[in-house]
Amino acid sequence: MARAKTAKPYHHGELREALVTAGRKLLEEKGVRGFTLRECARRASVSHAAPAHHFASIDDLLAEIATRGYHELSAAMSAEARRSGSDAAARLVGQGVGYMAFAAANPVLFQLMFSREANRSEAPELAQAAKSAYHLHREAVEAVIPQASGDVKERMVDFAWASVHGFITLVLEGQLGEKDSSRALKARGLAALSAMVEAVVRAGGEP
Amino acid sequence: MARAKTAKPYHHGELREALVTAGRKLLEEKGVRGFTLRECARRASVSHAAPAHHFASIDDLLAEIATRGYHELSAAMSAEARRSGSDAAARLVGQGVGYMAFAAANPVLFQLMFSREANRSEAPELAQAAKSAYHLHREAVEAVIPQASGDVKERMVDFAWASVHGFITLVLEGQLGEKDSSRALKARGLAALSAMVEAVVRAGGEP
DNA sequence: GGATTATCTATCCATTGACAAGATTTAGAC
DNA sequence: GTCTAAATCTTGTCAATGGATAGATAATCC
Repeated sequence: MARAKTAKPYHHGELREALVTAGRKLLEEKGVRGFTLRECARRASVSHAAPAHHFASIDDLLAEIATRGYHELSAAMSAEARRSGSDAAARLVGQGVGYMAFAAANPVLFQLMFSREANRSEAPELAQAAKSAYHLHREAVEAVIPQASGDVKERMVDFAWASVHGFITLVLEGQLGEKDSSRALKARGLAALSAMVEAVVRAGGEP
Repeated sequence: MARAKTAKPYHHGELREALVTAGRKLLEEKGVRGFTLRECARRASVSHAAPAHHFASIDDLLAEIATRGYHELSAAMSAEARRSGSDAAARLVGQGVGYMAFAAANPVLFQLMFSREANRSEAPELAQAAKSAYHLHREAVEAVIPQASGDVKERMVDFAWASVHGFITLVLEGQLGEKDSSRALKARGLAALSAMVEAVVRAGGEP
């Protein structure tokens, strides 16, 4: 039956996408505790029971949102690394910048991704997406110290990620430089990145 | 009126304490989203409306729990630093160990403390408690590089905290070494701490 | 075209946070 | 000691939530 596109059809057509989009916005607005399935449904102009056909539970929707967050995070890291040229150290810094920029642009989503709330559904795609971001980082670190031992590499992968993740996490929560301008914070972030890369280079150069 | 202590009195007597204790346990069991005021009341053997007299809202209770978490975190940091002797670098490592140990022992509480959920009530005591843990850390870092410039000190305070916080955060979320034994993870944590302190010392020694 | 399947709506239920009003206890004024 | 005011707790209620079920509607496959 042909129906005017302006009239609201019985079937939404892209409800899954609409729910993810609405949910993500709601998440940034209200936080994890303020996140409700029914509000997502409302924003998608659909009955409150409709989401059940696309997501088994509210945790499923959160997991899906987190999974896409990891994909975007990976993309942001790769893009910024590509912009940083071919020098391995510069690329590692660039990837860190991409990481922090994504987190700053999506603070609540970022916290969700790295919180126990996202993993309650134990979705395999979520774990996979997280792993793939991890491997991006791992390769970038190893490229800086290709001659180092496996042990040193592993420790530096830990260390480098911890530095980047820790810094932006603390900033997002307001623990670091709450009174600083965003410009000053960015400088502090770059300083932390430099200190990290320097430490990695030094540790790798002394086998 | 004298009443046998075994009989349940109309007044609880220490309901506030009981709610905080029950809430903290519930938090570790069910996570932030599974945390409910009514379940706290049930565990304190009290009617569902009783908590309202001690906490204006559920966020208030969460803020109180987070505040106490910061106090315990500070205590754990101080205690471990004291056990580490007088050498500034060793004390910084020790404080980091205390930090990580607290987080590992109270994973959900730790995530609550460092999440936007805790700060929604904007309780001044919460901010104060967080600040005081921050100052412990700041002093420990500055003691390692007393001769460094203010700028370098500040950057190293950022960097050191980011390393410690980032590492334990990633471990708690299962992103780092999920298949490792707790013993192996502890070793990796110590390695990250060593790398951090080494970087701080080096940065401070080259003014 | 007809039947099967996917998608959405309409109801229903137990649970939640918050509020209101009443019961009980404690603490303070005298 | 007594009497009152305040603090504490209970019961009852409300709108909102997540989840489940049954039925309506549309799309797809044959």
